[in-house]
Amino acid sequence: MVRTPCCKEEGIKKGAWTPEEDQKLIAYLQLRGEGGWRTLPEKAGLKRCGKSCRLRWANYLRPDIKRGEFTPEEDDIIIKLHALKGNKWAAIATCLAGRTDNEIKNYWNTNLKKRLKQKGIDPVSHKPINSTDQTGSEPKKHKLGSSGSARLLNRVASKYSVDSNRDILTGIIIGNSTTIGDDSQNSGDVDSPTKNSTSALLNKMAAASSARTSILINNTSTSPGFSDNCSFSDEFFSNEEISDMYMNVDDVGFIEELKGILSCGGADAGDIKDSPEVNVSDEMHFLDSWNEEDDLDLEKFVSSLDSKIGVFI
DNA sequence: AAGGGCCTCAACCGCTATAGA
DNA sequence: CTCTATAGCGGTTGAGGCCCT
Repeated sequence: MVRTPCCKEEGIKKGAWTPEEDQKLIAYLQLRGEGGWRTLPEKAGLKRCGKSCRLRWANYLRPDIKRGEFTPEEDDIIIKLHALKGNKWAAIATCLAGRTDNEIKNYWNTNLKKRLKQKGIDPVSHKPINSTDQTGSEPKKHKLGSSGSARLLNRVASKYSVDSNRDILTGIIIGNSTTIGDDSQNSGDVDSPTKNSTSALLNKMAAASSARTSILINNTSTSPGFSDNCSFSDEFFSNEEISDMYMNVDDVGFIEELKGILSCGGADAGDIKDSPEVNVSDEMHFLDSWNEEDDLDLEKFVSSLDSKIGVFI
C-alpha cells in the first residue's frame, strides 16, 4: 500500500509536547471536537503532524483519562484479560475505564510481566514456568467433578490458549466473527467437507468464551477458572460458569445448540452440575493423546475432533 | 559529587483496517 | 473495483529521572 508519510514534512516538530502546545490542542478540540486530524495541526496553529496530535490527545490530554497508580483490582483485570486476549492492549483498555492502551501496555511491560515472572508464571502462557518447559507437555489431571462436556470445552480452550494457535482462539474469544473454517490462516484445507461441523463447535465454544469474558469482568474477584496466582487453572469454565453462560446469551436457538454441545449425552443445561458423564473415557483418551503431542497444531486437532463429533457430542 | 546503569513512560514508527471518492 | 486518506493498533525507541557504587 502506498502511503504518504505523515511526519516527514519539513518543519514538523517531534519529541515531547510543551504546555503551550497542549493548550492549543485542548482549546481546538474543545471548540471543534475530535476528528479531522490531518488538517487539525494547521488549524490549531501546531507544528505537529495529525497523528502526533491524535496520540497526544488519546493518551494524555483526554479529560476522561484516569491518572495515577493502578489499583490491585486493575492489576487483576489486566492479568486475566491478558491471559484471554494476549497483547490486545486496545481490547484490554476498553475494560478499564480511564486507562489507555498505551498506559496498560507500558504497565504490563514494566511491572506486571516482571511480577508474574517472580511468581514463577510465564507471562505469555500464564502457566507456571516449569510446566511450559521444552517438552511443552502439560501435567495430566482429570478433574472428576466436571461434566464431560465442560471438561472437553475446558481442555480445548486451555490447550489452544497457550500455543502458537493462541491468536486464532483469542481472536475468536474477543469477539471477532471470523470462523475457524473461514480463517485463511488455517492452511489451504478450507474446503474440507468435514470442517463445518467442527467450525460450528469451535465457534460456539468461542461464543461461550465471550460470555465467559463478561462474567470475568463483572465478577473479577471471584471468577472461577483462575487460580489465586492469576495463572490459568486446569479449567477455564466451571459448570457454574457454563450455566451462567446460558443466561448471558440472547439467542435462544444458539442456547439450545450450546446445550447440545455442552451437555455431553443430553443433560439439561440447568442441571449441568449433576449431568451424567457419558463417553467420558473415550473423550479423555482422545484428549490425552493430544496432550502428548509436541506440535500443537489447531488444524490437525480440528480434523481429529471432527471425527469425534458424533462420539462426544 | 560524579557517572554509569537501569527503569519508566510519552512519543514515534510501521503496519493494517476501513471509509469514501 | 481501485485508490487514497484517515484512524487505530502493537512494537519500539529514547529522554529523563532514579539508584547504586
